[in-house]
Amino acid sequence: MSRRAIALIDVNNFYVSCERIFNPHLEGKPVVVLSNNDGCAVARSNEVKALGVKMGQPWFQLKDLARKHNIIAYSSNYTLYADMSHRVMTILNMFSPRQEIYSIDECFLDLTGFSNLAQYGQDIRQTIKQWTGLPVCVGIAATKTQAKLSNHIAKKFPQLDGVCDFTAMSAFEQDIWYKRIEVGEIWGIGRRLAPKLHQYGIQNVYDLKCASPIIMRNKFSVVMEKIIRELNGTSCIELEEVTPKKEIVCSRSFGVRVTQLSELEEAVSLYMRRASEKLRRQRSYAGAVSVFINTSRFNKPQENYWNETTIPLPTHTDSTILLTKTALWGLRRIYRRGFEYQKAGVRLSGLVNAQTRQTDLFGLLPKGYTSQELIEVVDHINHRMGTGTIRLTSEGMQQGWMMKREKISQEYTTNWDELLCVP
DNA sequence: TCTGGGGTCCTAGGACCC
DNA sequence: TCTGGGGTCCTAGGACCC
Repeated sequence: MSRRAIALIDVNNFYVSCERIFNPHLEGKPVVVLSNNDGCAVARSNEVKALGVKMGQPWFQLKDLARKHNIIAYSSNYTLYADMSHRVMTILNMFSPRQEIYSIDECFLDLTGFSNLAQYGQDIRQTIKQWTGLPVCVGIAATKTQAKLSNHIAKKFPQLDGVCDFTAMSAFEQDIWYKRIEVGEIWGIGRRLAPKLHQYGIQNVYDLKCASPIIMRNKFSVVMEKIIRELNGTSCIELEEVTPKKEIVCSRSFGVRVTQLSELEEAVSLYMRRASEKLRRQRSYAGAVSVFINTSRFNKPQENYWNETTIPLPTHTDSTILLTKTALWGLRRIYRRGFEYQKAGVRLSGLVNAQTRQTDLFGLLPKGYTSQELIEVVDHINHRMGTGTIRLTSEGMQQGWMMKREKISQEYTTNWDELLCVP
């Protein structure tokens, strides 16, 4: 049996690269994409990284730097990014029978049994570049943790031409790389664990690879043990091809501070419609509804209020009407007058599929709220005519609390009215 | 003035059961 | 003065990821 080979493919600076495809003059210039509400930098071009801008840095702190270096900022255009992601994943699916889509811009492919892997990695890169215009890097190794690491190396060391293949290296050669990389770069080692590892004298990847998995499991957790074993080439994290979500969250910060219950009700209604659309798309039913509201965590302590409530449902459901009614009931329970709310959200949990779902044996749910025909018709119309064409009036009409997106680009690939025009 | 959103996994501790 | 033990389930909180 041939040794396992896992590839991790990841789009470089994904959101920025999407914007550059349709705006080639952005090439070579410092570009950032901002989070919702134009709050923080969530994607940075290499030029911006070179200026020292950190991931998640608030945009208002960057205004001076941006003026000085002509940094170009965009609001997040998730419609565009989701469509480009779908194209990339569809292409990557052609390169292996087993694919795990790990995030909007990353996927694992099982290349076990394939030969000439470094060249195969180059083929992947060139195909994605030619068919979508997006630049990707490829890391190949025996385990997922190693593949993440080799992808990181492919990105950081240009002489590798975007592909790093650990499977073609001796253990000695791998260790040379491991000694050059900070332990905090490892998948699963974050900002809390890295300093703790430093206390044990573990500075780079090689140090952790040589640590005892048993001792480290006792000092940390089973997660740490798996990381160490994976670094040594023993696979502990499986490739997961289809994974329905175990919970679905929809939340947003508001464009302005909100004080009125009626406005929170509108927002919660909208978020619940979004969440229940996602729920039905993965063909699940929710067992519980949570709703949460909070003020800004940067407020003075006495002006701060945070609360969340979870309401179990009498029986699993995917009905927008019932889920929204439940969420609004919960919202009224946790709402307190006199606070300036910055954010609200909903969470669907206890998700089951149609096979494991318990049906409404005692007729606890009002029929009008859960009519399958009604739900299907509404979804169908919204799919054809655009999301929100049919919605509950509780979402409101003004929506003055809606988030800010002042620098958004066009929906180049999903909206006939916003296609790219070439003069 | 302005500070994102959506997920997963693990552990500890409490409630409850026999 | 003595005051079990072991199991499951649930939740909150912490850590991580992109």
